[in-house]
Amino acid sequence: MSGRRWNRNAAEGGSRGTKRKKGQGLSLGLPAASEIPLLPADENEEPDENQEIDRDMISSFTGSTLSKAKKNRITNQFLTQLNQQKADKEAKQVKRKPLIEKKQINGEAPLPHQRRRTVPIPFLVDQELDLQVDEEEEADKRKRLEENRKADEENARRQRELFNESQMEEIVEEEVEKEVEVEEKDGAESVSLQTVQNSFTFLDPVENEARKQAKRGKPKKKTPSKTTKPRKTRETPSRRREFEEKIKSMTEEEAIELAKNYVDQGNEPTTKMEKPRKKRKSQGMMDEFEDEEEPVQRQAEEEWEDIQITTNHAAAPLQVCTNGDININLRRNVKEEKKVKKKGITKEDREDIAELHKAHLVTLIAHVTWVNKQIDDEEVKGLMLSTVPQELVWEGQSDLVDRSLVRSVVQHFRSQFRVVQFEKEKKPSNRNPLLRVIKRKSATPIQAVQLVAALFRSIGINVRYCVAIDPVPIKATVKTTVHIKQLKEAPIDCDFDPVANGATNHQDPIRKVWIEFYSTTENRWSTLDLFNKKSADKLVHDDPRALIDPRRPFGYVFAIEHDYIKDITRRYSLRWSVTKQFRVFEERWLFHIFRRLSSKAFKNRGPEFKRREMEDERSLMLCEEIEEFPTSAEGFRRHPTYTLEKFITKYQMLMPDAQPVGEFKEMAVYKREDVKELHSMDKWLQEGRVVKEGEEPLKKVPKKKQREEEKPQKIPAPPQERELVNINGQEFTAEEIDMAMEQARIQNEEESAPLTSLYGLWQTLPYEPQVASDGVVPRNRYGNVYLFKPDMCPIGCVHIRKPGLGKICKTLGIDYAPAMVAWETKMGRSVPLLDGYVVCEEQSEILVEAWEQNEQRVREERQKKKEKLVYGRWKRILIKMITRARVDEKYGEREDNGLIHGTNVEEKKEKTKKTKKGGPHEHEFEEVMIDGEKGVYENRCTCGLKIRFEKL
DNA sequence: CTGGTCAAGATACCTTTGACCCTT
DNA sequence: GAAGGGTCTTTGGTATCTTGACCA
Repeated sequence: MSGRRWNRNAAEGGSRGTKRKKGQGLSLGLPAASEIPLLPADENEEPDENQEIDRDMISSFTGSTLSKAKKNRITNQFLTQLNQQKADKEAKQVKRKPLIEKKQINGEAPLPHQRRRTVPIPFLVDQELDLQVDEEEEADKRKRLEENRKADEENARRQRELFNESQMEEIVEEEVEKEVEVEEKDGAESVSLQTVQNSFTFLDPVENEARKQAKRGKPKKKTPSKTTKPRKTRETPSRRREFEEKIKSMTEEEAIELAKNYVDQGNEPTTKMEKPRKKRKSQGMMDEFEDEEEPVQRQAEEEWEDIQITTNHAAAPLQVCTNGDININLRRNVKEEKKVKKKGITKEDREDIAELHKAHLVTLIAHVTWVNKQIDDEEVKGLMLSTVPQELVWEGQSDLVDRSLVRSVVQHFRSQFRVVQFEKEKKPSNRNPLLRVIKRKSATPIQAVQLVAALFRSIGINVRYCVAIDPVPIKATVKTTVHIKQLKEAPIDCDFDPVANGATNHQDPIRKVWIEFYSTTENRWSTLDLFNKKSADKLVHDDPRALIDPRRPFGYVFAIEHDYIKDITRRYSLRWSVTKQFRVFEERWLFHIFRRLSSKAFKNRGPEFKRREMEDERSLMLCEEIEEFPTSAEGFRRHPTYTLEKFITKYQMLMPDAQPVGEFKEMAVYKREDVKELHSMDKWLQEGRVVKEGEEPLKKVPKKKQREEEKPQKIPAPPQERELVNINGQEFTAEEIDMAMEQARIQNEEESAPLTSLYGLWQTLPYEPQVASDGVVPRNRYGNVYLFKPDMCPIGCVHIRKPGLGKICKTLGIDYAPAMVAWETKMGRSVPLLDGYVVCEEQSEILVEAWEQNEQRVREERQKKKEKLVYGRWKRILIKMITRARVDEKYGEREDNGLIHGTNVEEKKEKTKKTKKGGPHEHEFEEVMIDGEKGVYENRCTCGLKIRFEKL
C-alpha cells in the first residue's frame, strides 16, 4: 500500500475534506499514532513473531469504538476459536495421512468412487454440518470461493469507506472468513474450528455401505417396518413389494439376515426378484438412463448424490442452474455406445449374474426353511398324529426304521388323504396352509409330501424334507446377460421358484420335492418317492438318482430336518462335474449361508446324530468319486476329478509318479489331484514362501519379454577419431567391432531365450525373515525390505507406516529401509509399491517419539504461521478502527453520548463542503517539499488546508 | 435335437525397481 | 542445490476361455 507515514505534527489541518484517492488505504487518511503498536506498514509485512495478543490487548484496541457487549462478543468468539484451533491439531494430521492410506493394499483401500470427503465448515458458520462433497461439488465450491473472494475485495474497499460501528462486526467476520478461504484455496489444511473432527476422512467400504444403508433406510422409516412385528403377518402385495425393494439393495449378509427374519416371523419370502444392486459405477450408459428415468426416486434413495446427470444429444455440456444444482448433459457418443453393445460378456456382467444367482438362492433357501417350519408346526403334527392308529405310533417309536414301516405310514396317509393335481387357490391367510389341507383331506402332490413329512415327524421318525432347486443360472451366457441387462433397465418379474411355479408345462413338480428317511437297517438316508410312476408300490429307490429327470439339470438339492439344512446335491447328481457348473463357485459361501440360517442347536445333538452325519458325508463323497468319465474331451477340461494331459497348463505340472487312471480316445486320463500348480520364485515370494535351497526347477518356461528400454541411442564417435584395431592380422575399425559384438549379443539372446524356473509348493518353505544385527536393517539389492506379508518383516525390526519417517531416520542416523508391500502398474510398467519403513525394533520407540515430536513441531509451526496471519489481520483492523476513532475524536463531530457518529463519507463530504470558507469546494492540493532530507512534504489547498506527510 | 470340434475373438495372466517437473 | 512428492500414461505377448458355426 502506501509507503508514506504521516508526520503527526503536520496533521494540523486534519483530514477533514481530504479527498481520498482511489487505491489508497485508510492509513493514508489517518495520522500516525505512536501509541498504536505494531502497525503493519504493508500488507505483505509479517507481524512480529513475538507479539502476544490477548484479551486485554484486543480490549484496549477496541477502546471506545465498540459497545461493551459487542466488544466482548467479538473478542470471545475470536479467542475461543483460536483455542479450538490449537486443540484440533489432530484433524489436520488426518488430512495429510491419506497418502499412505491411499496406497493400502489387500483391498483395504477404499475405491475412488467410494471415497467421500467430509469438508470442514469454516468457522463463523453457524451450522455444524457434515457435508458429503463430490468432485463436482468441490469444483462448484471453488467457484463460490472465488466469488466470495471477489466479494471480499469489494468488502475491503467498502471497509475503507464505511467504518461505522454497525458495520464493524460484519467487517470482522468478512476478514476472518477471507482468512479461511485464502487458506483453503492455498491447499493448506482447511481451518475448522467447529468441525475439525472428521475433517478429512476416508470412509472404509463397510462403514460407507453402512452409511448408505442408513441413508436408504431413512425414507423407509415413515412406514414403521412391519417385518419387526412379533406376530405373524399375512403376505400382501405391499409386503411383497417391500421385500423386493429390500432384496434389490442388500448385501449378501443382509439377505441372509432378512431371509432368517422372514422365516422366524412366519412370513414367506417372495422369490420374485430384481437384479441385486451393485455398487454403481459411473461409466455405464445404463446408469445414466436409469437416472433419467427415475431421478426423483433415485434421489430419495441416495441423498448424497444430488447431481442429476441427464443425457441430451443437443444440449450444452454443462449448465449451472440458478438453484445451485448442476446439470451435466452428456452428448452420447454413438460410436462408443455401439462398442459397448458389441462387447460380449464382461467381468462385470459375470459378477452381476453371479450375484443375482446368489440372491435368488438365498431366497429359495429361506423359502425351504419357511416351508419346513410349517411342517414342524406343532398343530399340524398334532392333527396328523391324531389320525394315526396306535400300533403305528408304537412302531414309529421303536428304533427300527425300515421300508415296511415307511410303507405302512404312507399307506395310512393314502387312506386318509386324497391327492389332487391342482387345488383352488384361496385367499392367503396367516394361518398355516397345511391346517386347511388337513381339514379338507385333499392335498396337492407337494402338500402331500409335506404332510407325509409331518406325519413321520409326529410319530417320532426324523425325516428330511428335500427340495431340488434351480435358481437363475450362474453361468454367464449371452442370453442371460441380455436378460440381466433388461432387468437392469426395467425390472420384470422372473419367478424362478420351482415349487411355487411347479405347474409350468414341462416341469414335473413332484420330482422337485421328496422325503428322505434314515433307514436303520441299511444305515443310510433313503429316498422316499411318494409318486413313483413306474410302480406305485415301489416307494423307496435303490438309486436316488432315479428320482431326477436327467433332462433337467439342477444346481442344488437341499435337505432340511428341524433347523438343520444340508446340501445333498451329490447324491442326486447324475454328473457332479456338470452340476457343479450350475452352482456357486465358492463352496464355502453355501456353508456360510447354512450356518447363518440353521439353528446352532444341531451342534449339541447327540452322538447318534453325529454318527449319521458322518455316514452321510461319506456316502456323498463316494457319490462324487464314482462319477464316470465325461463323454467328451472338453468335459475333462474343468472336471473336478479327472483331467487329460492336454489340459495341463503352462504353469501346471503332472506329478512324475502319477499313473493314468484310464484312457479316453487314446488319451491318458489322470487324476486332477496329480496336477500341481507351479510358480516362479518371485511369485512364491509374494505368497510369503521361498524356494528351498538346492531345489531344481520342475519346469522352465520362456520368460515374458521385457519391454524395450527406450534408452537414448549412443552416438558413435566420429570415425576419424577412432583407431584401427588389428585382430588376427586384419584391421577393423572400433565401430565395426562394436557392431559385431552387438550382433553376437542379439544372437546369443535369441538362442538362449531367458527362462523362468517354476517350482511347486512342496519345494518351498515359509519365508524366513532375516535377522537384524547391530541396528542394521537387512535389505534386498534394491535397498528395500520385501513385506508382501506382515510376517515377512525382518526379525528384530518393525514396520512403521508414518510419512516422512525416512527423513527423521536420516537426521537421527538410524538405519532404515522402505517397505515394499506390492507391485503396482504405473505407466504400463510394474513398479514397487512402497509403504512405510522398516527400522530396528530397539530404535523404533525413539524414532516414533522423534517423529511425533517432529510432527508436533511442524503442526505448531504451521499453527503459529496461521495465527500470525490471523492476528496480523486482526491487529490491522483494530488499529484502523482506533485510528479512525481517534481522528474522529479529534476532528470529527461528536454526539452527546460521546460516540463517534456518522462515517458516511458522502454525508461528511457534504458537511465539509458546507463548512468551508469560501463556499463548498473540492480541495485541490499542490505538493510542496518541506525537508528534502527527511522526505517531508506538504499538500496545500488554496483554501488554506495543509497536510504534511513524509515520503519514505 | 444333442453333443462334439474347431476357429476366432475376448479375456486373463505374467511381468516385476521411471523420468521429469515443481515445491519445499 | 538436494530431496521429495506429484504427475505423466495406460504394456504386450501368450495362454486360456467363450462363443457360435458346423457337422455327425
